[in-house]
Amino acid sequence: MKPKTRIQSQNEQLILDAALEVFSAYGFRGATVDQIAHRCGLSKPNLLYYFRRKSDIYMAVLERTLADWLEPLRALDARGDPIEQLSRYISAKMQMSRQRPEASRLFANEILHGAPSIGKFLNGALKDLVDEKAKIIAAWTAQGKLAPINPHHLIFAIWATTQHYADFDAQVRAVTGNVDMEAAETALLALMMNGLKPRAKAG
Amino acid sequence: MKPKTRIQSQNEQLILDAALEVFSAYGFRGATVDQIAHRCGLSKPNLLYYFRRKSDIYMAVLERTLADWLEPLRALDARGDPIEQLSRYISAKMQMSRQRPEASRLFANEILHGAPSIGKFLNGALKDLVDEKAKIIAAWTAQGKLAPINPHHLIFAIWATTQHYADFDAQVRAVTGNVDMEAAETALLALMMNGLKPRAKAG
DNA sequence: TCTGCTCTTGACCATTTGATCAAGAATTAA
DNA sequence: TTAATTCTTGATCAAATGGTCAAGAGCAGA
Repeated sequence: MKPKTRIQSQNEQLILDAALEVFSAYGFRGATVDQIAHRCGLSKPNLLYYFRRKSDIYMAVLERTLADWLEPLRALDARGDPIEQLSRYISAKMQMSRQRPEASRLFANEILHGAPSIGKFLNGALKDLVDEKAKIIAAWTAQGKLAPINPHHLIFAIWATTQHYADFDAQVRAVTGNVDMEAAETALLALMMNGLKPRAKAG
Repeated sequence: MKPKTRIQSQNEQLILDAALEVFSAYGFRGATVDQIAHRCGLSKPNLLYYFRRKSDIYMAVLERTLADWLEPLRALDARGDPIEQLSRYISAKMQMSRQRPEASRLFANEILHGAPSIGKFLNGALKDLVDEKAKIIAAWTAQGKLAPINPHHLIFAIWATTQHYADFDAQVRAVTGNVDMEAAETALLALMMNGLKPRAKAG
């Protein structure tokens, strides 16, 4: 495999940045190659010189974003304090929603339509990671450090609530006016952490 | 306005049912008129005899579903017990996710792409309803019946967690195998209700 | 049964859009 | 400078798709 030329890597970056914007805004079918080309200042044939098919661009964008996506969960540490670890995780996910809402919407759209392109990833790397972290959470609960809760569903709840602010931004904005992400994070942390602290048991 | 004939109302029902399936699965751009027509056993021109434009079908499906969508929140009753009322609401939303996942996905897709067709509804009827119910929740908190939490963000958290099971079904399924919605509801209720019960304060 | 209205469809059209290609411009290495 | 390689694009194609239309089939009320 030949090494990439300067122009190659530069243009591929341009294309993937533009593609993330366009695909996350309109979905795979809704996005057009022309839109992406226009957004990054290349002609359509030129864009197709770097990625031969529309779906190649899409896959490349997805792949470039997947690693970042797993990172926060990966950081969940069995040796840390449960409440602090989970707080960190929620904060990290909220930061993602703030700083990379398009990435969140890209995945949301893909999964919403049945994950035709990343089904393998969900069944593989993602499932493995989630199972691993679920065990940690279960252990914490067993040690009485967390209120009893199904770990998988706790993880889903964290995904759902944090990504909501990116994925459903239009709705959040319509209902609350300008969104105060600080307040959102505070409310979420309070709800979850209050909900996860073990309560004193009778006996 | 002429009353609808038997055939008219019958076919409109067929069309809207099929359209919900197709639009929720592929989004507005991704869905084709042919697909919808084929799904309900009508020819494309015949379908367009009842709804002149693709967007007319889309709007009709959205509108037919909006009322149902608001119903559970509308039922939140200021006179009831806060914990019980919120539990009911969460259960009702979970039931929606179970029984009408396509409806959830239809809205999810619409909002994900910036709510181009229901922006008015979000800013109007939805915002009004949410503001009204937020006041009720705030009052409950003021009375010490609920842990303090920003009511709007609590409502978002409930939407996010419950609709997650419909909207991101592909992911949930990939990560957990066959989804146990009972377990999901139990976990959610435990987390939220534990999180919302007021804790004893110092002083 | 007859008449007017509703319903249905095959054929067709115009546009959009993913993709190709040949030819020329720019870049790189020698 | 030169030759090979990489990059760029106008023109073009084929398929998909939203939408139209005229003509005929079916239906309901008189």
